Amino acid sequence: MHERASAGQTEPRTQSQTQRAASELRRMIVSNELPPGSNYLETELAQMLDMSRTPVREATLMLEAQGLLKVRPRRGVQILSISPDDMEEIYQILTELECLAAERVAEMGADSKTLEPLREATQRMEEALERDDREAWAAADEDFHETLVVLSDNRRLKAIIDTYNDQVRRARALTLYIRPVPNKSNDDHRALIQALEKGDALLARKIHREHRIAAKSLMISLLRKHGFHQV
Amino acid sequence: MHERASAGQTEPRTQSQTQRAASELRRMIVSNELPPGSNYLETELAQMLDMSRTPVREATLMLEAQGLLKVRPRRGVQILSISPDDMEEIYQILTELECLAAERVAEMGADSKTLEPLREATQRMEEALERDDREAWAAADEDFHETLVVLSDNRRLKAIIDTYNDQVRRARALTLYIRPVPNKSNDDHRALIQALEKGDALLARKIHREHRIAAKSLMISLLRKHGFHQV
DNA sequence: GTATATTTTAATGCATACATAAATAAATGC
DNA sequence: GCATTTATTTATGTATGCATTAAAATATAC
Repeated sequence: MHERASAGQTEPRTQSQTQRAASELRRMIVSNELPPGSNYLETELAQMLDMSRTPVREATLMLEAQGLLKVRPRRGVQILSISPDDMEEIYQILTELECLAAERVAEMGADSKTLEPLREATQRMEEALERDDREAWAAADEDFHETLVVLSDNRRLKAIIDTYNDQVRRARALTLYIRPVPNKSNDDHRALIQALEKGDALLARKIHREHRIAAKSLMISLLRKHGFHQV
Repeated sequence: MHERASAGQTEPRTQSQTQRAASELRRMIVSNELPPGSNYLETELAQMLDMSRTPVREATLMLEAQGLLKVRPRRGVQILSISPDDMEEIYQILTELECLAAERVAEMGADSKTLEPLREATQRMEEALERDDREAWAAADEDFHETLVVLSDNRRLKAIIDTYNDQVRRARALTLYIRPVPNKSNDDHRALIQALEKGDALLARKIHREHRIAAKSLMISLLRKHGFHQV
């Protein structure tokens, strides 16, 4: 997830309107409440959020920097949609950066206890699959990937990956129920954990790379097959 | 470089104060005019740029998203400094992403003409080295790396790499004259071009990875050796 | 002299006002 | 009826005002 709030040390205990606007708008965008392609005037958003235009403007500038929307001179802000080509771009980047994370975790010789959250997430994925609960599976899968990146101990890496995950969240939600049962993913995760335990950085990278490339191909072919040209 | 200005299609022909503030501040930060660690009140920056606080505020939020400064509740904005550990984080990311770029260029089977700008930049690097002109060498080197990323045809990849290059630009300028003569870099570039021509993605990745890892090690050891704990 | 409480100062966060210019509508010419 | 010009509307970009509250300064207690 995106937790811009708890980054530093001297946080103002009461979050500013700008922060609230940013997190509310982000939530509404990734949850499809503000659908891709739709347009909003600053005044409209200000009314929706019950604040003045100033913090709304500031928030939209931040979200524009994160690639979620585009501020267009006199036409309001437009919620950006994602095409299969965009997905390709984003998944290339995510693949690469998560592989870096996997490599780093293996290299730093994480002990068995450190890797426990990964095992736990994988366990939840398996249980969710048995119940045929795809939402729970997706949540656990996301936890796994997030934990992997957190363990790699590179704040900037985490920030980039969070940003781009936000951009593809809608598309993932869309394919969740039309994709085949993700048995392979769970196996991949187990294999990765083993490689991490052995400290085999090359193997970890290889396993995760294949895992992510498969996910990318599946996602893009699903979007194409179902005619989702813009999500 | 960072050319946020000419991104889209419907640009307002006269750039806004906010844009001007953002590009001016970015320039002043990467050129060390606003040195790392220094603090400025919104009012001061507004006076420096001869505009009101509003566009300055908006610009600082954008630059904060790009990791160049930190807006601190009542203490003004602080120009962020980079420690060797930060350099490690950033170079890890840049290494990974530039290797992706190299791989992609090789995969897409770029013809000899497409690769010409790379050859041209390498040529300029060599000529600069013979004249012992380090500034020119660095500029050509940067062109090479930028061209590689542009050729990979992934806008988001370009944007991330630009952002993080901005963060390390000061540090690179600082080590330019204390580093050994960069003969090896030129050879690496020639070797990479060959791999790209052959369409050998794995080799391109390998060569560029080693090139970047060497650059990282050199940079960090130079910073440490010369006691630059914060740049 | 140090620590705590109180007062003062001032920087920010936000709302609002307004000029500018884009977009739309109306008017005019043909 | 269509094209071009003019007038009108309106969303934004920017400046400004003000309340809030953190920080600094001062005063008080010990």
